[in-house]
Amino acid sequence: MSMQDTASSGVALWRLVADGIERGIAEGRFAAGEKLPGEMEIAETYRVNRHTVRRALAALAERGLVRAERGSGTYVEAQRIAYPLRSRTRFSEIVGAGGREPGGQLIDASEDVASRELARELGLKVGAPLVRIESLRFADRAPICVATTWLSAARFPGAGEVYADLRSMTKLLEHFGVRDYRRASTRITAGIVDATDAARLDVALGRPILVVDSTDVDPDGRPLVTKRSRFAAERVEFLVENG
Amino acid sequence: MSMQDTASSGVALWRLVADGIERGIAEGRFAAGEKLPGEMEIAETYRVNRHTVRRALAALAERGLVRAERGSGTYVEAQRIAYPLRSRTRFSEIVGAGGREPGGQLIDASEDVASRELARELGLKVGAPLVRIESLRFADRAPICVATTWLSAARFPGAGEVYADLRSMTKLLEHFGVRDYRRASTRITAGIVDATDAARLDVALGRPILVVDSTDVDPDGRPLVTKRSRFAAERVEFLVENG
DNA sequence: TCAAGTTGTCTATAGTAATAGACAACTTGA
DNA sequence: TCAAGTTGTCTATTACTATAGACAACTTGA
Repeated sequence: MSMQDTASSGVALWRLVADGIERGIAEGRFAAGEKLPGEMEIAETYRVNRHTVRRALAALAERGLVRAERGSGTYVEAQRIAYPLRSRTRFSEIVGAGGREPGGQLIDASEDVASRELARELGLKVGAPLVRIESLRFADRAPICVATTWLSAARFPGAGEVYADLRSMTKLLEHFGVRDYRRASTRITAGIVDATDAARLDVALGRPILVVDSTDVDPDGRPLVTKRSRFAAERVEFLVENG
Repeated sequence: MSMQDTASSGVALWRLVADGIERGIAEGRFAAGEKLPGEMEIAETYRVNRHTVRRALAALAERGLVRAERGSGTYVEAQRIAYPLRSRTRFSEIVGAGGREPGGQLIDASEDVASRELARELGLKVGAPLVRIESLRFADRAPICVATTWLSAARFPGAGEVYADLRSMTKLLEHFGVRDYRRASTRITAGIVDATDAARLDVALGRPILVVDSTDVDPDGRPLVTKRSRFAAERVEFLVENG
């Protein structure tokens, strides 16, 4: 493993070391409460200067993943929520089941128009008026997911205000006469958080996120709502349940 | 969106611009064959110097995601494979179904010992001898997935040689008398590629990957094999099938 | 108590990144 | 054909990153 490849990647060495250490934590090599190897040892492992390691550890400490104790060492903190992938996933149940306090916040409700992709998902024409709802979800006050939801403005007039009032997508759909719906598609990929989401999720720029695109349909298969969720990968892992 | 936050993230500005452009491509804002906005326009959008944009585009061009034409503009190339999440996912079917040519390669088979995490997954003691198999999967000769598979060396003696011969996990398990098995768990998260995997997957350092941890068990629920797969997020998206 | 090990802080240098400006070389459409 | 727009290349300056060295301040265990 050579650390000299970074010139072509646009990622600072200290950042790569920080990511590597975090990976070690994520992979269970270092459990919560355990001590990391010393700075000199890490420097040797990654073939970098000790100061570079210090810079990396400072970044991790700032994010609360580790805690340095002068003279003693650097200790690990942090844990991830297991988030099951189901047709209908109740956020509060899942987070609550892990002994954490779920929370939510409406960021913004606004008008939008259907891009080609959204038009396709919602079975509308490009340019059709949409309602766009931005929301944020917490576990123990730590943000874990930002979601952008789109509905047809024609089918769901004033949906933004309704959602602001009801604070639930299921209830919003009920308000408009939808009694039953199901998840038609879910697509998962990974990306790098953008600056807006980084601020909302309280993660550093450059961090990985899980991106989930989903569309819900009525019993006849007609699209109702499409959503793009961005999960902080350092706080959430998805569970595929087999049955 | 402020680009001046990067001092604390260890990611070069040009890199953030490159990631942002790639995100636009991934989100369908720019389809294959379409022209991106010009360098000056992108510079204004991201509030950076035009040279920074040029550096970002150069990186994307080097990876084959875009192609610059002097005097004309910069054009988009690339596409992602939809990879369905099933209990038993046949790689060659999936890749082949997308009209791509599947391929595979055994990187290495070696001996390992069970870490705490692996011991837990395989129902073994920490330190138990394991067989470790590293493999790489291609679509149209582009690497899309690196997988590390672990089996009990006691249960599956010489499994590395057997796999090198048979080139199939199903056949390897049959060789050892396993006629039926199922996926007990699958966990998905996202991460940043490490240098070894970056080289294997032919992606730049700092890029996002989808990380899939899975364990297969026999009909009685006893663990047979556990695997960690790393997918290049720029080439693969997961599909959750409902039904 | 003291040596060894560990983190914390300071100074200094060389290389890369970001910005700025300018001009060349090309494409596109009127 | 020519103007406008676009990418390509060059020079220059400032700020950040990576490394190096050194010493301070603390912890830990013999």
